[in-house]
Amino acid sequence: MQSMPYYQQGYQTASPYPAAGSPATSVMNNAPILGHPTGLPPLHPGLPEQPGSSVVGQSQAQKRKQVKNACTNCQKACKKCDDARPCPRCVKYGIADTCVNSVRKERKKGIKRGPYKRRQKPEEKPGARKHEGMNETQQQQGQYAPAAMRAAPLPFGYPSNLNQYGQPAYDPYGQYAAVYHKEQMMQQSYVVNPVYPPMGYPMLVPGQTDGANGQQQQQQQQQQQQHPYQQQHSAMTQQHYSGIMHHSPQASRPLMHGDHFQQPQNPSPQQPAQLMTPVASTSTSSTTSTPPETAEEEEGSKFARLSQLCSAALHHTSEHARTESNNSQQS
DNA sequence: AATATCGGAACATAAACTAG
DNA sequence: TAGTTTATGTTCCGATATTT
Repeated sequence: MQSMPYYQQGYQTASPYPAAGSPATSVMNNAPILGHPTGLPPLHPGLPEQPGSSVVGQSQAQKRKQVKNACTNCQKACKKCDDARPCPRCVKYGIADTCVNSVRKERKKGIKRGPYKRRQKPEEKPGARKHEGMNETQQQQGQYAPAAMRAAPLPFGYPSNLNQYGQPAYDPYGQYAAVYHKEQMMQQSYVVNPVYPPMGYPMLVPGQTDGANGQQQQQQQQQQQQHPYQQQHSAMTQQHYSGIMHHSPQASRPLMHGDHFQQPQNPSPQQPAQLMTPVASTSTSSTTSTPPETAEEEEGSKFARLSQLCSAALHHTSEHARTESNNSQQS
């Protein structure tokens, strides 16, 4: 099913660049601009301040406004586009004839999320949660949010493609596309472990369930498969991106960000597709995806898993180096 | 100097979830 | 069912590379 650009309904042709001071429409628009989490300054310093925004904060830069649908040329170039067609950039470069709206992917449906956390009610005033000098993230990370809930729901031990409930989040690059149909949600038993090898990909064992047997297999496969880690990592990375190009059900979809990778499809014989086959996790910890009961337990189990992972990585790295030196001596 | 490339933060919003 | 929360997908900033 070819999805239609889902922004077209209600698509507004008004300029996406509001005049300085005009309120933007998003619910977030009155929220203060968050500094970059790493301390970088907020963006768009060149944009004028909102003249009437003194209440909200004079030092806040205006939010960056995006067009709802960039043209294919601007999208490919990662450059600013306009609602007009042809857009100014295409006109400037004389490619106005190819200035057409890109087609958007339809959002995944059926992703289960688990219960939402609700903020405490007592000091909550209607409408006071937002637009009151504290942006959403600050609120979530601040007084309202227990640390275990917000600050780092999935620290390093968790991959970006699992949500905090141990479910595989939708993989935007279609990594699972060959395995899971769009409407199929991965069942919990498929998720082996929230601890991952350094390549950061989830370890999936279709059909495998918990148990000592599974753990033994995990350990064996760990020994067999982790050894050529470096090659495997690069191979998986390459396949990860090549999957973008070749696993997509949309053969002629517009260029996406990942399309910058114009790598030839040249899988090495030493790096067959099996590498992408879900394998047992390197972790020896529990295979359950049930969230820990308490924050302390969660912390403790994370540390335990992390230390296991670190020692395993060190062990295999040193082993790998030994093997390499042996090989070089022999040759 | 102009243009192209591209990583990743910021943004927008659909969909899941919750409270009333 | 309206409002909230979250995850997903897109836009485009800004740094860097390449070309003219």
